[in-house]
Amino acid sequence: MCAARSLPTFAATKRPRGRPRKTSQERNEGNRRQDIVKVAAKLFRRHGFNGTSTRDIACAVGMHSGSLFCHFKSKDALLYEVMWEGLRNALARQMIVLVAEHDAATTLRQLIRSHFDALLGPSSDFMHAVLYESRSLNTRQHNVIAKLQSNYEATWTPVLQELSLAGCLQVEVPLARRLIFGALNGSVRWFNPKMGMSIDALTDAVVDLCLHAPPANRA
Amino acid sequence: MCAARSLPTFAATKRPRGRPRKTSQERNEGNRRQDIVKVAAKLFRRHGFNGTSTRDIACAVGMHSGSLFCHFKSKDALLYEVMWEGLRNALARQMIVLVAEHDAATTLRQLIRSHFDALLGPSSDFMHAVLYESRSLNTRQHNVIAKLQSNYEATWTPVLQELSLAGCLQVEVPLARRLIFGALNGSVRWFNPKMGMSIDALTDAVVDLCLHAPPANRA
DNA sequence: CCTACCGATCGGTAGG
DNA sequence: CCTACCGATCGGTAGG
Repeated sequence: MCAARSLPTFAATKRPRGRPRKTSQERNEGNRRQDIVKVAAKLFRRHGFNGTSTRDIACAVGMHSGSLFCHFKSKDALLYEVMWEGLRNALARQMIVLVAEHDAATTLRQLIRSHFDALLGPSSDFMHAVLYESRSLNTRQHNVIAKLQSNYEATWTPVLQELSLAGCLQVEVPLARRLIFGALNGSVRWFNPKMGMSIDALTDAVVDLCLHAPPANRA
Repeated sequence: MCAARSLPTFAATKRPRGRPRKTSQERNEGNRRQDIVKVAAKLFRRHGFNGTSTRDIACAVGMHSGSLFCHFKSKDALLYEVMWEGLRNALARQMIVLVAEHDAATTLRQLIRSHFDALLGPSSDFMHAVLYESRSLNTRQHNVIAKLQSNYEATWTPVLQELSLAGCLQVEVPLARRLIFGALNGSVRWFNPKMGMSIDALTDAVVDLCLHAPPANRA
């Protein structure tokens, strides 16, 4: 899959001052690890974890095949790191929403928006792994990831509960939560920024689709 | 993954009359092919297409590794057949709903119910492949499957359109359709018959979540 | 981080 | 449908 390396390997020298010219081939920094994780996430998304070889990943960051294992002790340790990065990002965004302490309807809207940001923004490839590759983790890794994800989703429950009591949600909360997450998560499979649809418009759509006007607001 | 074959291979003899004793090891019928497709669907679901070897499949139906290729010319031809079987089933169910010609709300309800039946019933493993393994098809196979799936989903549009005009759907139809399919398709990942939830209750939930009462019905 | 290599397993085939 | 096998590729390692 990876046929040619575009650049020969230079010994790492002190970089010249002005004009960093940050190409993906440079290797003088400790963020090399992050490069690998990011590239791996992209390849895992395109070809699946089992459809991506460690050689593919190494090649895409300009290394030779065995060198990956200087940074990660195994292929699934790399997957674990990809998923952890995705969840860390999503959890961080969620936390920002929660500390604001708005009313339930506003909070839900912002949780949805925040989730779309995680799914469709720069961390999209990482979230794709979170959604579709947990099968390839070993038991210990899987437990950690599952717990994080479970906590992430559990946060929505009291918010939905409040809306349910207000009469804005017509379905029992645990089921509504699953259905809503299904609708949201499905967007990684069809959303394309080039569609010209904003994440704000998407968020509005979900709110309009799922949330009913409270009885008091009727005629 | 497959360590032992439980039974030796018997030459195919005429089966005795009474008591068919239809074990999966018997090989006197032309439905052997269907056995393979069904077993492959199950394994593809559990381990993914790339995580399942042709040896795993052969072993699970009691064959030796090379013998699979007497029935399928390649591994992805087998995947194609799995997916085709899933879509054929779903399209057949959908057709039954459409010929009944009910009002839009009833039709949508039955389309949802029919889709859940395809996703969560006996063809569940096949539909899982349809949803998650199309990446592993070659271009020609992919085109056929994508077209079938596209037709299947397009059928929902006029029904949703009618409900939108009646004021029961608060989101533009193409987007609503994607979100609803997301909510529905997500169920393959969490639904378990042992939860004690019926497909009817699930269907009701989706309708209650997404469909609003028409303005005429309000107080 | 590279070179050179390991044993295991992969999809698939020839010949019966 | 089995036996026996092919070349290719896999994740990972030793030694520098």
